[in-house]
Parts: sequence; C-alpha cells; structure tokens
Amino acid sequence: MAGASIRDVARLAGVSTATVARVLRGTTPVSDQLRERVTSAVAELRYIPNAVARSLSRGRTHLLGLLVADIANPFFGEVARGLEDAAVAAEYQVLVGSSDLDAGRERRLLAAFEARTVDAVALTSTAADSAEINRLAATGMPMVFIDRRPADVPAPAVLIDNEAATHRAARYLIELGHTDLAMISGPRSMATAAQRLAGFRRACAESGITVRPECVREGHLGAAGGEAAMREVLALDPRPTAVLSFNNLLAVGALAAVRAAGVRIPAGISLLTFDDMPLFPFVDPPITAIAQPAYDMGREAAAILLDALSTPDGVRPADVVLPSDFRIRESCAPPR
Amino acid sequence: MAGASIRDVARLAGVSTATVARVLRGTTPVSDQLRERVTSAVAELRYIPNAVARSLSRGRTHLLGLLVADIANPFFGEVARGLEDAAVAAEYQVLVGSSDLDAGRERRLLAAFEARTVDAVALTSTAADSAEINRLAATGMPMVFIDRRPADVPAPAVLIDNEAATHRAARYLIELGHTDLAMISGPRSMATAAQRLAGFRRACAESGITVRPECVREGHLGAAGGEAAMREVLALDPRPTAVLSFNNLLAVGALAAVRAAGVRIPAGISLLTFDDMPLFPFVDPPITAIAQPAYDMGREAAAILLDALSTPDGVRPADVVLPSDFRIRESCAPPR
DNA sequence: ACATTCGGTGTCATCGGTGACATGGCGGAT
DNA sequence: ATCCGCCATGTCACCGATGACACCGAATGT
Repeated sequence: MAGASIRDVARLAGVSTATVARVLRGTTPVSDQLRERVTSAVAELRYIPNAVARSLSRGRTHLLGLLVADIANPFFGEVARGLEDAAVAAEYQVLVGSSDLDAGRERRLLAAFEARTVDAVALTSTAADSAEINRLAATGMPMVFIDRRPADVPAPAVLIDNEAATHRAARYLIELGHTDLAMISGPRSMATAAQRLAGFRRACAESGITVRPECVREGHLGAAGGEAAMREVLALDPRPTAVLSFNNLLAVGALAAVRAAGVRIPAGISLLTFDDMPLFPFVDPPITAIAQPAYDMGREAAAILLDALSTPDGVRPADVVLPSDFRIRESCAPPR
Repeated sequence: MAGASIRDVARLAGVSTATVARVLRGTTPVSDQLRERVTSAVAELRYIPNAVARSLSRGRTHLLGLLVADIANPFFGEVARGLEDAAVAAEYQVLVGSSDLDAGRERRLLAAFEARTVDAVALTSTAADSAEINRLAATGMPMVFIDRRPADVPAPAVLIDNEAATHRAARYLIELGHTDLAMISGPRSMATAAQRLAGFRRACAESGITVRPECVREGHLGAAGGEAAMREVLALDPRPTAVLSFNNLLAVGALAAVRAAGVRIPAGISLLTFDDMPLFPFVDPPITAIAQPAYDMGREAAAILLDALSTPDGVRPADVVLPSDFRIRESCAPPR
C-alpha cells in the first residue's frame, strides 16, 4: 500500500539507488544485465517514482498554474483545455483555480501557486491588484496573461485585438442604420473592457454618433449583472436600438432581461456579443457574436510558458495576437 | 529570487528551524519574544514555506486530483467549480485532467496523480478499464466517482437517480401521446448510459410501447456524435416522433442535425435531453431538459473526499444521490 | 610495460520541512 | 534545600530522489 521507494527497488535488484535512477531516466549507460535486474524489480514492486521527492530534489514541479475567473464559464473551460492539451504533451500537469474576480481569492491562489513552486503560471483573470502579480513575476516565475493583462506587468500576453474587433462589430451595427447604440461593458479596471469600449467609441465617433453616457453600463460580470444592465438599458428613454455585450455570460443575462421585458430581437432591439457559444446558432434568434479562439489561446499560452521553461536565458516573449472571428447571425437588424 | 528557506529565517531570527516551524504552524507554545523575532524575520525575508518540501515530509500534498472527460464541457466545468470551492475552503488545491474518454490518456492521468501522491481523486470519466482504477483504490487512496461509476469498483459515488429521471422524462413524452420514441444514448460500456436506457425502456414497456432497435443509437459522445446519431434517427422510416438525448453535447449536435434537415421542433419531432444549459431557455424552441446539479455534485464529492482524509479510520462512505430537476419547456409536443 | 582514459557503478550530501527526542532552566512541592 | 516535572527550545534523522564525485577495472595509446 505505502508504495515502494527507489531504495526498495535498489535492494531487490541488488544495486544502488543511483543505478536505479539511471535505468529509469535513461541518462547514463548501464550494463544490460543490471538494467534487466532493475526493470524487473521495478515491475515486481510496481514502483512508481515519487514526483514530490523528485520535485524537491530537482527544483522543478512540472506543474503549470492556471488562474481563471471561473472554470465553470465555458470560455475559460476552453482555455483550460487548450492549455492542458499542450501541457500534457510536454508532461506537465495543470493546477487550476478560480478567482471569481475576487482580489483576496486571487491573492491566495497565487500564494498557493508560489508555495507549491509551480513552474509557471497563466492568468486569465485579474482583480486590479497587480502589485502581488509583479512580485511573483519578479521572482523569475515565467508568466503569461490570457485575454487581458494589467497595464504595468512586464509579461507576455495571448489575446485578440479587442479594440479592432469591437470597432468592426460596432461599425456593422452602424452600417445597419443604428445611431443610438449601447454597450454592456465590464468593470472599468479591466484592460479588456477599456479596449473594447474604446473600439466601440471610435466606431461611433467616426460616424458622428454620440454615445450617451447612460448607454454605457459597467456591469458586474456574470449573468445576473448582464440581466440588470440590460434591464436598465431597456428602461432608457429613448431606448437604444442596438446593444453590444462584453462577454458571453453578460449576453445570457441580457437575453433573459429582453425576454422578460417582452421585447423581440432583433425587431425591438439588436444584440451582439463577445464570445461565441455552441448554442448561439440555435437561439431565437441566432446570436451574432465575436468569437475568440479560446482553445488556441490556452494552447498558445502553454507554448509560451513551456518555451520559457526550456530556454531559461529568457528574452521576454512577444505578445501573441490571435484573430477573432465575427460571426454574423440574425440578432441584429436595421432599427425600425 | 530563489526564495528564502526556513533555515534562512531561523538564522536571521537567531533561533532553530524547529522554532520557526512552531511559530508558523502555531502548534506548540513559543515565548512572545522569539515569536516576535521569527515573525519579523519571516516578513523581512518574505518567507513562503515550500509546499513541496512539506508534502514530502508529511506525506500529504493537500492536492485533490480531478479526472473529467473534458474540462471544456460546461457540465464538468460546473463540477470542477463545485469541487474546487469545497477544496479551497479546506486549503486543498485541485489538479485537473481531461481524459477525452480515451483509456490511454485516462491511465496516464491516473498514473500522474499517483506519482504526485495527490491525497484523493474524484473521477467523472471512465473509459471502461477499471483494473487500473481498482489498483489505485487498493493503495488506499480515497476515491469518489461523480455521475457514474464502473460496476466493480468499491468506492462511493455522487450521482442522480438516472433510471428514475429518465423514466420520468420518457413517461412525459408518452403521456404527450408519443408511441415511437428514440434515444440517443452513450457508449454501452458506460454505466450511466445503461441506467438511463433502462429507465427509458421501462417507461416504454409499462405503456406497452415497443422500442425499435434502430431507435437506440449508441452515439460517440460529443456534438459531432450527436449530430450523426440524430441524422440517422431522422432518416428512419417511420421516423420516431420524439428523441431523448443522453447529454448536453449530444443534444447540441442533435439540434444541428434537426436544423440541417429542415425539421421543426417540436412540430416535426420532440426533443428532450439530459443536462441543462443556461441557453436552453432561449433556444428556438426552449429545450426541455433533465438538469443535474453539477455544482453540488462537485461539492459533495469534495466533501466525501475531505471527510475520508480527516477520518482515516475509513468506513466506506455511502453513495450520495442528489435530486435531478426536470425542466419542462417547449421542445416537446404531442405528435401529429 | 606503463600511463591514461573511460564506461559502469556506488557513496553521500542535498533539496526544505517535520517531528521525535534531548536538553536546559525554572517553579513548586515536600 | 532537594527533587520533580514541565515548559521552551535545540538537534537531528528522515521523507524519496538526484547528481556530483569517487572509485574500480578494462581497454587503449605510446
């Protein structure tokens, strides 16, 4: 039950622990005879090397820390999966944690990652507190941001061109004829939110459209926040004719609010959102969305991290900007 | 950069490492003066105890292994989140891995868990190979299954009453007037699939309805499998008037096939599925679903594991059967 | 024939904490 | 005053694997 140790194997094979290690890791040559004795001893004892001991001895855990806002959010699930697939291919495992965008929880998670000496961390969530993150980065821990990065942290990021993507989406609405647009945005402190809002504003400005201040809602993230924000938007007088949502959860909440208000999409109001979901094509009406390549973002992030780990000289890797995909469906139409 | 060790702290505070440990873990009493010196040394050096070393020394990693079929699947995401929330409350972290229902990948994941000496594992996926799992269980590693369990493994499980839930759903369809039902099931080797199919069959049998063999499709899991299975069902002559889907992904695929075939739900065919999704209420038409309490399942699983870890005497915990929720929406109607 | 090299193997300190045990000092009981 | 006991603290072996180093014997070079 207790699991055999390398000493047990060595004893059974009549060799030293060093020889066992050598056979196992195939590093230095070992005579065929001893190799044979060792491998059969390993098999007989069902010996499994203790990764904890190895980690302590080698100073490497082969663990990647992944900090997300909420692993239950399909977007982060995809990211996690992409990261995991790249990680396992390199014999790494993934330690995940959800921060819920709570600064305290985020801090505890990072502290845990540090204490466990994960080899590198990927972050997709960030409660503003970048001091903590900078301290971790300063220890030399390879680090990569996904989807967003606090302004003052000197680490690479994997993201899409949020400004351009939002600009394009907003232009699409404007070309449809909308002149009174609203945006359900994220917390102002979030870099992504600022970028998307900027793209939105630029598109409006370029067409001489004024965005009413009350048409920009900085909702709390999550479906409930989206619902509340949409309720407020619908109550506006005049009511905006098109709404752009900052992410998938917000959109789900917005959808609920629209339904509850008895408003039809796109007849009564047009809706467009960041983050595609597998069911969007089947919603009534199919939802137009800006799809982020979540899986690839996770994979790229892992690639950056693994690369940094294998070449410790350490030039800071460049950001990776992935293409987003604007998927036009039927949730937007010209205003009445 | 390299991180201070307990010896550095001890040296700076002018005490022994044991005293530092005692101050940190608050176990045995330490004089105020020394406590003071130690805490300030800890602060000055920004000392963070090395969890790897502690794990090796104590034989506990405070790590829970979670094996899911696919962390990108929202159902498993919810499970993971529930498990995580319960875990962090007890100062545990979660190591996740996706098996993709691939026996080899599952085996490697379990081997990694074992090598890392996680304190316990939760499994929601199972490629039939239970020998491997039994071997792990035999080492005394606390273990819990979520959603499904291989028949011959003596470990507790957290699940819903699949047979009853499916029976109820099938009855609902029958009471609507359907007499020709189909089921898009999962792989026969999966216990859950067998149970759900049994409930389905019992409901039919009780009403004197014969289920045509070709109406039970054992699809490959995943949206693509669901689409293929549904395409086959739609091609049947006569075409069944109602279909019950084994899980959320299968349903998404089925939805796509129905759309592609130009068939209307529920007018042309009724659809009902296991696993609810946040967007189901907004789909055209809103999808009737059997909701599993995924988050709670994760939490219960963690509770069982943590309990087993804190009371090592080890009575085998009983299964936890959670209620499912049958959410009737509009995707089912009487047959024409 | 002797020095040199090298392949194959063992020894042991080390990674950072932990806890059993040893030690020393002080107060209270007799 | 003496002994006991307890509290506070230090010492050190240990968890399991690793790798630097030492070592031995055989093959090669001159």
